[in-house]
Amino acid sequence: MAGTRRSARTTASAAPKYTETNDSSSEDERLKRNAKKLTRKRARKEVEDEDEDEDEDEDDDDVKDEASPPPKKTAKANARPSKSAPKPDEPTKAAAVAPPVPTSETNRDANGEQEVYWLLKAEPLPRIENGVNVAFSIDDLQKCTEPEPWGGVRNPQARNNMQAMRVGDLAFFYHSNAKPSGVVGVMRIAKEAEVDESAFDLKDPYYDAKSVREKPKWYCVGVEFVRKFADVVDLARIKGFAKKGGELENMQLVTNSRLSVSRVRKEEWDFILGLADKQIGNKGIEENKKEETKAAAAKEATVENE
DNA sequence: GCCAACGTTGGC
DNA sequence: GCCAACGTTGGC
Repeated sequence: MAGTRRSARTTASAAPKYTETNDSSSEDERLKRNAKKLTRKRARKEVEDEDEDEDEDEDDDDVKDEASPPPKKTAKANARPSKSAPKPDEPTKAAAVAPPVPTSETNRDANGEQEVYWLLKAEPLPRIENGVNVAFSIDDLQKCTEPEPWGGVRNPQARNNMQAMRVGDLAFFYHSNAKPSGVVGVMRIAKEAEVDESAFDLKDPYYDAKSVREKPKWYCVGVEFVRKFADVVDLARIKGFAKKGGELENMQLVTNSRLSVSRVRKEEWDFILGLADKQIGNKGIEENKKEETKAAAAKEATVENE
């Protein structure tokens, strides 16, 4: 299926979508905004993203044609996310996806880091954007029979991250605006960045009026389902480990929470997988802890009996 | 529905 | 090139 919208919204700051001059801003609105403004003004916590360097800046020098080798039809910006959607228009074109390339061969990291992981956000709950439901969950992804284009991303940093992805890279699937929001599973990059056709589609929720075919601005990778966690590793838990000194302190999900496509360091990746796997078959860490406590007590009792 | 956060725009 | 205004994301 194609054209499913990702939480492109996270990125929409760059999307001019409705650039229609709303001069409608009334005086009150204005005042209100100004008030808000003052608040905002307070220190911008500078997010020192070491990642930034790697993301080739906006200059789309490379963006040119490089990333658009096969003028793919994947991004048929028309199909809707509809989880219940009948089926891809295309006949089950061998779900076979290019086999993962060993990360050892994807030496694109300047700093020599080879294991690169990602996190991509999408909204599982129905939300109408420009008349279209943009919901897309990990369950939807699981139903896909071919690489799903992660279209709709309209933020340069997020796009750069996608362009840095290589086939075989693993990524967390994150549910945003959900109950609860959090990491819900794992997917794999099955197709490297190609032009995001949805940017040219007038009917698309993430149509970008400024995007010109001759010089595409937006790209998307193709992803495939790997696994779904037994329980969501929810944001609250993640944040619990994101305090000073915490294991997830510097996770981009936390430091730049609005970014829809972010990097995940190996330590962070492993840590979150750890959280997820501890939850399997349980209702969460709390339950897990109870079990552990119980087990410990039982063991102790056994020992005493000896 | 509120509002903190933050990227972009545009005036200067 | 700075910075205030603005619009949007997304948690809560």
